[in-house]
Amino acid sequence: MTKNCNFITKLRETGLRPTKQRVKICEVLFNREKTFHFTINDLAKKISNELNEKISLATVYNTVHAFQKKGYLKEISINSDKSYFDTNTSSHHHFYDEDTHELIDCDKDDIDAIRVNKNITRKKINSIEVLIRVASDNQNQN
Amino acid sequence: MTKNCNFITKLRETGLRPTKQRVKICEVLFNREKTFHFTINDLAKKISNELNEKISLATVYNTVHAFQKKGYLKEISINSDKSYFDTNTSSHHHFYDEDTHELIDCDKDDIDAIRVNKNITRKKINSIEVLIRVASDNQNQN
DNA sequence: TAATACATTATAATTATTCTAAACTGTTGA
DNA sequence: TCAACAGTTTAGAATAATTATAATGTATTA
Repeated sequence: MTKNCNFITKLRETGLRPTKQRVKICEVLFNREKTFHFTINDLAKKISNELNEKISLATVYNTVHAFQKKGYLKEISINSDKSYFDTNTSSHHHFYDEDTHELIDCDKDDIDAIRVNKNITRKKINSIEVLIRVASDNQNQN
Repeated sequence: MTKNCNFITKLRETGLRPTKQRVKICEVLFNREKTFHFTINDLAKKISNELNEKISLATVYNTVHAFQKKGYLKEISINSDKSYFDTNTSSHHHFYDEDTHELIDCDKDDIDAIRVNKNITRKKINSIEVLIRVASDNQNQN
């Protein structure tokens, strides 16, 4: 209840109108103990499970992109047929289980910090992402 | 000419029938000074530009996937609407220019080797990919 | 509260990729 | 050499994620 007020404030502060749908999606995304990974489809299902109200798929797309642009969400670079997003926006990396298509956060200690030794002129580094693909040993035969 | 014989041998050795189409695609992909990155669409265009013969899009898809499975090609993890492939199959990383959608190989010295400190049980690491997203400084405003 | 700029919505359009099933071709072994 | 077979190619249909459209609705502001 008070939490929704926080979302409304947060949205307004970052220049997004706090519409009913956006606040609801905030609840689904951020009223949680743990951060998580999702596809648009996952999120749409979560919404229809956890809320009474129906939100149009187009709005889910719009909202996720708006939130990503504002830095509430991070998109993860996996080459898949779908896009994956992460509610954990801190700098961290991922394991991707190719058997189960599961994404797992790397702990801080799992990988040493990446140092870029190249001098990049006229461009700014937006992100550094490490993806470690794992699979059971008997994959990739044939 | 003798090069084609090499492709035929190579294909046969890895258990792929050296069909006319596969050999032609080998030429387009591997008869080059430098390695390069491509999408299926890029490759299809390259083929129709550089060869007289027409190859069906379905065959381009099939062939690229077969070549990837055999390790002739590597798929690059970028979250884009398309899949990117690399004829450079050595272990290396990428810069991705978000303005131009250009992929650039990292030199060996650009990034220190990634060490995974986590003990992964029952799974094998298939790949470790680092993607450094860069963009001009005035992006991501708004 | 009226005007307006921004959001939502259902639906259509687009695009990359995969599927299908028929025709074709490289390979094997008689 | 050639028939049989398994693996390939192909055009086109099907699928699925995402984006575009344009009409309706809503938060903001003056």
